[in-house]
Amino acid sequence: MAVLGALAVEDATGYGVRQSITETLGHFWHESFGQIYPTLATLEADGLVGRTPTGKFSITPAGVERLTELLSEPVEPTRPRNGLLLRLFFASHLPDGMARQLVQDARDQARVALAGYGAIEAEVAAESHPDADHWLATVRFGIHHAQATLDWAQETLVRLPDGEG
Amino acid sequence: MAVLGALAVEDATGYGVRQSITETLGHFWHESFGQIYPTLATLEADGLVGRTPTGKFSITPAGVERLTELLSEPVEPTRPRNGLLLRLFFASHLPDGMARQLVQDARDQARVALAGYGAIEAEVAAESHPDADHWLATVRFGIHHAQATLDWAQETLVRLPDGEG
DNA sequence: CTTTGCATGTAACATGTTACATGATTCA
DNA sequence: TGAATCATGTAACATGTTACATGCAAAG
Repeated sequence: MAVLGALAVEDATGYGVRQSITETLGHFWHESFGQIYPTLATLEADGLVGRTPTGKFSITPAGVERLTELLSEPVEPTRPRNGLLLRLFFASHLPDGMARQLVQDARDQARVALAGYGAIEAEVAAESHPDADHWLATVRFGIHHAQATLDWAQETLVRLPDGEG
Repeated sequence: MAVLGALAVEDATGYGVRQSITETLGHFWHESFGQIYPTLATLEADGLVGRTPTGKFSITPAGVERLTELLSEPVEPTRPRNGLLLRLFFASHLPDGMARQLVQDARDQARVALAGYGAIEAEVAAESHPDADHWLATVRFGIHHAQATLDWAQETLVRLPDGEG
C-alpha cells in the first residue's frame, strides 16, 4: 500500500521510494529496506508497476486500481507497545529519579516534534497541491498528538514528587 | 519486561499473566499468547521466577533485580504504522466519502476510549495503592491522546469538504 | 582520489501470531 | 450435560530487520 501510494504520487527508483516513505510518510509509516525491493519486484511481476525509459518505477492503471482496493480495506488496529508507559507503570522498580527523567525526555522530544510539524504545516499550506487538504490533516494529527504528549508531560512532572523513583 | 513486571505486582498463572497484560497494560502494551509461556519457561530456568505451593508463578529476588535492569534500558523508539493516516494521505485514491468516514470512525473510537479511561482514572484514584501516582500517569497519557484524536477529528471533519474522497 | 550519496539486491536472523492440541473446572 | 472459562503448551507460519555484497556517479 505504501509503495504503490508513493509511486502514485510520482515515479521513483526503489531508492527513491524508500526516501519518499522515510521523508514524507515517516511520521506515521515506515518500511524497512529489505521489504521495498522484494515488494517492487512482486508488483512489477503482477503488472501493477512498470518502468519508465529512465529506469524509474511507475504505477500502471491496474496498479492505481489495486491501490484503491488496498486503501479501502479496513484499518487494522495497531497493537500498542509503548516502552515509556510500560516503564512508568512499573516505576517503583526503577532507580530513583529515572521515571522523572523519562517524562522529561518525552517532553523534550515532543517539543522538537512540534517544531518540526509546524515547519511541515507551513510548507504544505504554501504549496497548494490538490491533495494539500489531506496532507494537512495528517500533519495536524501529528501536531495534536505532540501537543498532547507535551501537556501530559508537564502535568505529570508537577504530579510526580521530585526525586521520586 | 512485561511478564516480570506483571509478576512483580502479584503472583499469577501463565493464564493470569496474560490477563494482567491484556487488562491492565492493555492500553499501552500487548503480548501474544505464544510468547508468554515460552518466556515464563525461560524465566523459570534462569531462576528469575519460581512457583508458589498453589502452582502460581512468583518473582524471585533475582527476578526483581533483572526487572530493574530491564526497565533501566533505554526506551527504543517505536516504528510508526498508522493505517488511518496512510489512507488519509492517499485519500485522493479512496472512494468518495470514505476519508470522511475514516475520520468519523476515529472520532467515535476516541469517544469510547475517553469514557473508558475516565472510569479507570476514577478507579485508580479511589484505590490509593502506593503506585497509584504512576498508574494514574499512564491513564492520563491515554486521556490526553484520546482527547487529541477527538479534537483532531472534529477539526478535520470541518476542514474536509462534505462528500469528498 | 576519496568520500558521500545513489542504487540494487539477498540471506540470515529475530520476532511475533495463529491455529492446533489437550484437559480440568465451574456454572447454568 | 453442555457451555464457558481456566489452564498449558507447541509448531507452523508470517512478518520484519540487519548485515552483507556490489557497483556507479558526483562533489570536494
